[in-house]
Amino acid sequence: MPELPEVETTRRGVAPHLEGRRVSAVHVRETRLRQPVDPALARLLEGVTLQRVQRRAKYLLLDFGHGTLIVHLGMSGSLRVLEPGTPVQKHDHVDLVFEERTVLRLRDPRRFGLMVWTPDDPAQHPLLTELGPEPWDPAFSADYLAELARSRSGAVKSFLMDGKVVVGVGNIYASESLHRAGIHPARPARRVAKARYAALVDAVREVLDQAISFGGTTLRDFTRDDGKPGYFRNELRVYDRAGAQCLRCGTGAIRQRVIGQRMSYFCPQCQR
DNA sequence: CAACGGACCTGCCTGC
DNA sequence: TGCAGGCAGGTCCGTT
Repeated sequence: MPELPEVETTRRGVAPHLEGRRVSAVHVRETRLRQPVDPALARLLEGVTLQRVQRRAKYLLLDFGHGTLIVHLGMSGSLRVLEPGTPVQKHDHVDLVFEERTVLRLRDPRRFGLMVWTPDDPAQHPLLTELGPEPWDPAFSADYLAELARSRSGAVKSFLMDGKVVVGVGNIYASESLHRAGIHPARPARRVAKARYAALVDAVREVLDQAISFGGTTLRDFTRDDGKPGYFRNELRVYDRAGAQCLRCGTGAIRQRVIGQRMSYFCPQCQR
């Protein structure tokens, strides 16, 4: 489900309900996520006030002052803000109850997500230390990409989706960004000229900004914290549009092809 | 190092 | 209607 825009949408949705509120109870129903959930999470959190909800890459960071709860939504995870007493459904793995009146509920059918505690600076946690810059970080630049790409013979789409290169660009937004920049997704990263990397940097930021402003993309089951879908799906220009006319050049038909084990969408006319 | 295949899970859709 | 097969928005690990 979530790439960066969906995670950021979730963050903005839940933060106002939770920041400055004290945890009154924690319910862990299922510990078997990508990394085990600490069954004794309650001991760490009960009575403690959540200071801030932040985001790094696709991780949500719940800062409790004496430590941070690191949350990842994997492919199918979601966080919802609910009233206490809302019936628990299948795959509702963890509840954080705030002041007996707000429930933050983690649901994750495929269990590729995680929820782990760290008492230290989360930036130093092994999950986060290898991550590349945020897309809006000035360090994410044409110079940076061109330099890194010198040793990369693989497809530029896989390069762009590599979290060590830049964070937050998943399968949907990689296709969308490359389309806007006019770069063929299968082109070897080292064969992309610096000027075209400049266009790609702009395209990535533009696509992510727009997607966030639309509340993310709902393909099948992504819902925001309030249960509403994200509306960026209507703005997608290539993803899941195989056979349709290209909205950029008007002449090509969108094609689909597996690149780096992931389905990819592009216009063979205007992406080279 | 980088590239690649596979693994981890469940649900949903398609086609027979 | 039932069932097998394929596919899904993400990472991580082992091998080459």
